[in-house]
Amino acid sequence: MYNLESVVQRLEEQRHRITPSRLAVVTALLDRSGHFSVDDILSRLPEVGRATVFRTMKLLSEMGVLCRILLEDGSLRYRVSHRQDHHHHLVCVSCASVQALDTCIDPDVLGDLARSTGYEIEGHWLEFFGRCAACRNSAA
Amino acid sequence: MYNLESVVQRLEEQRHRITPSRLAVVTALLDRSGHFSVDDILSRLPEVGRATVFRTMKLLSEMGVLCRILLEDGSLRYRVSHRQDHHHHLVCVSCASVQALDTCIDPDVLGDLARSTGYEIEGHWLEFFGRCAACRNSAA
DNA sequence: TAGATTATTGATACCAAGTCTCAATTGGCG
DNA sequence: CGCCAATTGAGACTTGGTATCAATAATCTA
Repeated sequence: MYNLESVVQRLEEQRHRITPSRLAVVTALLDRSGHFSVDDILSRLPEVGRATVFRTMKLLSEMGVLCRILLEDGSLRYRVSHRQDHHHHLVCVSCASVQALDTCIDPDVLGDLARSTGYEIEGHWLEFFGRCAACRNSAA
Repeated sequence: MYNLESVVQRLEEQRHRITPSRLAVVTALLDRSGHFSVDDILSRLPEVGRATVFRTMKLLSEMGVLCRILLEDGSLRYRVSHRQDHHHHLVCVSCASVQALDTCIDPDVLGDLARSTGYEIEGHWLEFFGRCAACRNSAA
């Protein structure tokens, strides 16, 4: 989806500076499949400061290069975005595989909810958990 | 929904001991409307140890007396359950009001997802955010 | 009703995730 | 090249939560 050049280009377009730390973080991210924590990246980049890794991953999340993945226990992980539009994920509880999904809340359902509760609905979290085909086979 | 006696009864049924600390925590919880953090409770109960408040709230969550509420930023809050079965929430982003909802994922959608991804789907998070009628009026 | 047993407590240390501060550095523009 | 605002990184701090462990106390049973 993304490669180093395309991320650098997006950073430049948004007038962010290209620094060795940022390049190191982006390179480390692009190398990963599935989801990961900030600490996963941190431990691979001992030469980059802790705050900088957090700041860079926050920046990339805001730019849409990274998505946040919610786990069952409520903890957050990150992943390189596979699509730019609004979407949700199906996460394997056994390995860290993630599927990006088309599935979303039906707009009619949102309308009904707004009507019946009097709330103006602004957003939602929707994440699915399961066991991917590979993990089901290896466990059996 | 719950009162002190009914929670005590459930604790006894499950062979958990009734202690002054647990009574204090349950009393503090029942007094709250909307969602709250463990720390909200902690600061109201300086006489109860930090670990005990966490342990008690975890126990009550497992017993279904408390639900976990997920906020937009991914942080977790708690709330006294208004219903025992599987359900989701609509949370006001302005005040801490929470609505328990009937809305859930259509089983057909889950079936389609399982089929198209090869995952065995085990669970999901679904939480809605919005602005309640009262907050919309007062802001306007 | 007194023990004995076992769960519970709470002080405290620890961990994980993330933010804030601030002086030192440096990317990129002119 | 040189300026200067953006960025860095060390480290302190915050929040949410768990682990340890000796001391305590709720309940069971005789």
